[in-house]
Amino acid sequence: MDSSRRCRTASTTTSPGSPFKGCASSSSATSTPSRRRPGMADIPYRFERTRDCASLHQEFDGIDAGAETGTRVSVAGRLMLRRVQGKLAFGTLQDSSGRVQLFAGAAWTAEFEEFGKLSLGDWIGASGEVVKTKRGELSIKVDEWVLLAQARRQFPDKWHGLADVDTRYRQRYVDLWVTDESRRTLQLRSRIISGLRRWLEDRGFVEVETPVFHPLAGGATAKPFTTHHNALDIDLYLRIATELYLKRLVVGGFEKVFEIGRTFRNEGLSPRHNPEFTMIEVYEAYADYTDMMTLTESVVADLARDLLGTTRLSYGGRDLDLTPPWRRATLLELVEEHAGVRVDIDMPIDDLRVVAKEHGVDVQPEWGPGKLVLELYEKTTESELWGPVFVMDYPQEVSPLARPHRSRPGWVERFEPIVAGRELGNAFSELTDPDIQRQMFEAQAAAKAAGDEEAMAVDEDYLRALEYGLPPTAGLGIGIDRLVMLFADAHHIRDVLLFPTLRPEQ
RNA sequence: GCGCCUCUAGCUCAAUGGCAGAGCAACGGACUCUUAAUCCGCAGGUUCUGGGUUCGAAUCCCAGGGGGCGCACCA
Repeated sequence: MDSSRRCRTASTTTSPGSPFKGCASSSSATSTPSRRRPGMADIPYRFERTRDCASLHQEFDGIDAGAETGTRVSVAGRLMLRRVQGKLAFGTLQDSSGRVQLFAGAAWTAEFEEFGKLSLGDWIGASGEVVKTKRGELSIKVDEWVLLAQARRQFPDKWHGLADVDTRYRQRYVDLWVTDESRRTLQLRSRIISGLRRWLEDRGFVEVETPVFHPLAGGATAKPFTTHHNALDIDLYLRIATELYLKRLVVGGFEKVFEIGRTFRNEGLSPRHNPEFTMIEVYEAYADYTDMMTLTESVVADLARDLLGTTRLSYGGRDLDLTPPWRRATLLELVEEHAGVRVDIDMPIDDLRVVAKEHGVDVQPEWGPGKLVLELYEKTTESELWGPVFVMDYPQEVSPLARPHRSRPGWVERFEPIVAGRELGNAFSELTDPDIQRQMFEAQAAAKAAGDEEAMAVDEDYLRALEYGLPPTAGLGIGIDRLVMLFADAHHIRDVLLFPTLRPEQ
């Protein structure tokens, strides 16, 4: 970088109580003020800003062009644009709330020369009167200002911004400044999570934090990450779900409980998958899966109304109406609709195999009827669904933690909400019977022994908890990242993650 | 993992086998109401890396690396 960047700190004429109190002087005796490069010693330790950009627009956008308000404010942020014009200079300051124009002039701005030499990306604090220029742009008529951080690296092209998505993900700290969409999406993510939390707390749900390190990776079928604890000399798994600990808490008397947490699965990356992702799991005692359907459609619709102002969205150019109630249909009904075949798990398994094969399923000999039906659904139906729709009732064979259906033997009370063509989550009436749970775990353990890396192990402590008594309970898991994608009309999970998982540089 | 595409200045992009260029940013200068300000000037390169073909390679070939998209596994 150049060595001629000049000192641009505010003058020593600041009055007590001004935001510039404590700022170093640019005119110290030992240096040539106009050529001295600002060192960190010149950077103040604090800057008292009185307003953000958005609040200024909110209050003053109505004033006339050329008006002066007599109101003096202090703002801070990054200089994103700069237009120097002899004895006048205009700058565009951006903070987390928006942008406002800075209006400097040799006649009224301290260190005017240096102001005009600021680089794009420099952080500054500035004070002055709120005015509107002759051309009608709301501005701060800057009398004092101070450099808060120098952008030693050049900011991207002010018009084109960052086009290389890899750079955008790797250098999110730059992307967030120059790509409005990134900033909007990631701010929306924060509001979604905060909104979810508030929605549940308003209804008596209690947020908890359960361990990330699990001695057994349970609660879902997925490949875990493994790590090692030295002092205990044991291998631990990063959690693939929070489910089993949350249900232990229901046993412990947390009747309405939820956790918003990072979850880890050692699987491939794709537009919809990141190895670490965020799930919310919700458990409610005395409730069943129909209650969870109502909860799901309510919370999603309420959030959409609050954050987007409507429940009628557009995703990828296609309409999506989240207004409750959402359609509820069984998995078999939907398979019949989309594949045109009527199947069930009690039909002769050879017939089922034939039907599955006819629809392009790569049938494995060890699959039971439940797995065959599920594969048939995934192959023929799931991708055709747009939703929102609750796909209800799954085969027990593929649902080891769900409670058997109250009237359909071999099935469980489980649903997946499909929204915009993708699974948003998974929910069931929870399996409360420790004997059935043990059988389900043992079947899983057998599959694991046979080489299925994603199968579960027998969790004796969880069984012990069930033996103390789990009341009727409904549980729900929602992929937060996918919910954000939906609301933000984002089509890659990386667009809703601040720092997505990437291969390390070099 | 497999297939296809891609990588050139800080950023956005040209140059399609024949002297590596433009705009923006940076740097020097002009300019008292700009809005991606404008104008003049100046500087900026291991063309991802390594090999090969060729009189000559950013360009063609091979290998490797980064990235994108699709398929497969999955939330």
